[in-house]
Amino acid sequence: MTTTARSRIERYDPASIEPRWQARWAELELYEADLEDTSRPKYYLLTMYPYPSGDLHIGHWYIKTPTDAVARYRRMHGDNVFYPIGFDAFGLPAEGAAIKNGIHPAIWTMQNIENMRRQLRSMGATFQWSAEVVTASPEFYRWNQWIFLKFLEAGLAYRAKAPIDWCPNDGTLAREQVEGPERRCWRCGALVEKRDLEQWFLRITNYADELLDFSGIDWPEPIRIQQTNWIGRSEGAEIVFTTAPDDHQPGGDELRVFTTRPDTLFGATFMVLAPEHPLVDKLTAPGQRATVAAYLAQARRQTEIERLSTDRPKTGVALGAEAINPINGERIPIWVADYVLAGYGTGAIMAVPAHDERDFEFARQFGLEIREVIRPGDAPADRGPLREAYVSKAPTDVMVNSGPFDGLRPIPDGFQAIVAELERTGRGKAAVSYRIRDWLISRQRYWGTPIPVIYCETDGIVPVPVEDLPVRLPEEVDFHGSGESPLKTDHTFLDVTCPRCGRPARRETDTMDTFIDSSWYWFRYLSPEYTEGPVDRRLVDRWTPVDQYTGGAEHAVMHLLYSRFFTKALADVGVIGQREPFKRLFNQGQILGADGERMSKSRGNVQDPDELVARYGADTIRLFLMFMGPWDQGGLWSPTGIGGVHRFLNRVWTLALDPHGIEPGDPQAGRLPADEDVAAAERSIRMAAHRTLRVVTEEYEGFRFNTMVAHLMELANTLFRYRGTAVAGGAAWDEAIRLLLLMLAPAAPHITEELWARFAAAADTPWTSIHVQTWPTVDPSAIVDETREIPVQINGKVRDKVVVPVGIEPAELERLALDRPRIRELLAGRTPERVVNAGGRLVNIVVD
RNA sequence: GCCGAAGUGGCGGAACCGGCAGACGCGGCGGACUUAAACUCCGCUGCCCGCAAGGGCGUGUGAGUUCGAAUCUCACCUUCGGCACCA
Repeated sequence: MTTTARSRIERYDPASIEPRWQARWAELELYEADLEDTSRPKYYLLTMYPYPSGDLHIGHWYIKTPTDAVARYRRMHGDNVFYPIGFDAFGLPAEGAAIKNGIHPAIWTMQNIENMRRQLRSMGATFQWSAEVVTASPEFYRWNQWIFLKFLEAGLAYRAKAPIDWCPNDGTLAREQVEGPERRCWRCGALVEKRDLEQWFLRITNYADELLDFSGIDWPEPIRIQQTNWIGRSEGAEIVFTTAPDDHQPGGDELRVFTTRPDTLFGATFMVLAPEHPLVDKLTAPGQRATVAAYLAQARRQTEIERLSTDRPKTGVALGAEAINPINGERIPIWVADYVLAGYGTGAIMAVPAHDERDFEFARQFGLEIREVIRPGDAPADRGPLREAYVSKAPTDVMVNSGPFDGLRPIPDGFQAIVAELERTGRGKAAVSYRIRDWLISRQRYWGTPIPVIYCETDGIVPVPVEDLPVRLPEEVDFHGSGESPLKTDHTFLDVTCPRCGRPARRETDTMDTFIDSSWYWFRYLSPEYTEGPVDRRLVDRWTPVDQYTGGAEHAVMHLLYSRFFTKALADVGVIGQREPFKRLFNQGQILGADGERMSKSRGNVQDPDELVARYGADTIRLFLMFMGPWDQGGLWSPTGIGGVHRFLNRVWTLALDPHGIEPGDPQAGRLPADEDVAAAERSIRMAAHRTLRVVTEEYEGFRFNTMVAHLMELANTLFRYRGTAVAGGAAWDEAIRLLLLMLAPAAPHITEELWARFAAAADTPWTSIHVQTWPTVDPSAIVDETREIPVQINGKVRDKVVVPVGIEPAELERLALDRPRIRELLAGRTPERVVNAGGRLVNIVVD
């Protein structure tokens, strides 16, 4: 700041600008939506609420900054924008801190929340703090309990014993929380075991088909595909085999199987039961008892420890019993093997080794018959034994070795014919099976919503009466370091009287999965203090579904699926009227540390935003995060390049406050371009500004923030070339600066507000915030061009360019192109075979 | 193995309804300003050949469609994300 040219203006100093405006905005309640105002279009903008982990880093800014820009952008379009925030405050890390450091989870959590609020404010974010929701507060979680009781009453919540996923550190997990081939816990990474336990479930499977229907919501295709795969709908048939009588049992038991290929029924040469199948014991022949028992024990161990990979050799043992195939009365052996899963279908399969890879491998392993029943149309009649299972489905396939069904096309004709025959004899029917299972929601943890039920010796499971809600977490608790939930030993909590019979009873000590909280929190934002129910139905009907939701794709089959389920279930119990939560979803990418790993304190790869704010100011950070690349892509964190963005804001500052300054380093400074007079220069400036407005508007709409920033930089660069010239400070110049500030305002709210205020002061007009201005409109007359530069190609290579009037006749354009000296020279007298005139955008001359 | 996304300069990336590849920024080189440095400003910067004019090559690889392909089609390679024997 030592040059005379720039010493006239004050330096751009974010530290003196930003806190002042943040305070002013809060004071004016500039960003409070009026939920009762129906005169303007409503716009519910939601960003996934953060977990207050204490690991605050630049990733939080990356997630929230563009959403905040959208909120501001929509407001400038006159929308009534509701943009709330809250905290996903229950969860394990708080409990971990309690066990490790002896700090109460509530204290730890509230401290982190306080720090996070401060940081979110320093971002200049326009959250509506009056709507804030903290899920760990009884005012919120009592409604989790209320909803749970509703679900219980409607049969959507139930308690059952089931083989469940068990993490040695975190206890039970939902199936969605088990990751990878090694089956590790999503939180702590420990190997997950299987256990048979009584647990609480929500009946998400009731909604499997409805959850497959995405019509009416605009979600990214990858998420829809992931959810569809997770739900895993398969159409097939349920077929009833029966056990054959033998020396040790009378037979006649039904063995139901699910198959997607009923057309291969004649190829079933054995059956396989899952180790957990209830008939295993009954069907085991005395001579096999020891072998089977040993196998079951081993299979159990196998599932409890690491299941290394799916390509380990298949194992199994024969039970010494047989089943009868309902289509042809054939007797086939029954085996037990752990490649059949208890939890899918019926836990039993008909094995068709010729047409299923797993059955094929198993048959090979144990020397079982492999009978081909589907033959490709082009296969020779006698081609010897199959070398691998034939699983493809070609239209030319035919059925063989299938009695009366021989010669049929398997799909769909054979499929339907066999199902029809089974239905006629009552031995089977068309059926659908799903991969998705009910949502296991109980956790053996302290820091979560207590499940509001009581166990009574006489009355069994008794719901806590609604008027007794909330069931509060006891505050005085001892985390005695064992890792076990203190609720299990806290008698002030445990000991209750049964609401039905009044006798001593015991309270449920399990708490809810924290994904319950996030499955409906956005409804609560609309009326965080409402006491008549979880939501104010009137506001919910008016304001939801959420118009735009933004958050990470890692929640594809957890939060984003649970939320859809919850919305449908809440509708079915009469709490709300809609069936989809989020109309439009955008998945932003993730910012990773420089080492390519997720940012966390323990890895030491976090970038602290406070540090950057102190150095560059919030506006620079906001802009830089948007400029880094496409928002849905994420990337590795690197501060390289942040200086470029900061320089840009400095240039905006200079342009706005010192239009007549001259840069001593620029030999052309103060002079118009050689080919422009004042009028032409003003036309250039207007054209640049309005063209930028056109494209920047589209980019905000399309969430293409990186190119939006680039285009604003381009405009600033253009204006800089005219700084200090005869047009600087003129009408066209002032208009361009005004447009630049308005376009930049959603992304860099402080500097634009400051400059806007200074303009108002200089013009002696009353101040109104730039953020309540109306988004400008493009002046079509400013962006029409009189001439256009057209590339001229020879055989697809650009060889010359010709400047022509806009709207030139194609024939005239071609004539001009062919007449260019350079083109004539390169053609060297050759006559063009053809001349392509691509809609007046380009000329391509084809020779030879 | 299956499903999904993506491969473009030294780097982040732009263009992708087929039509000037590399916008914008970083980094690098050169220059102006300065006693000097920093800051700021200006210019150049895909690779190769050439003093230059200019030419050749170039969007993961290989084919194809087309007057014309980063963009469309097919096959393959690599990276990242998801799933994990789902009958």
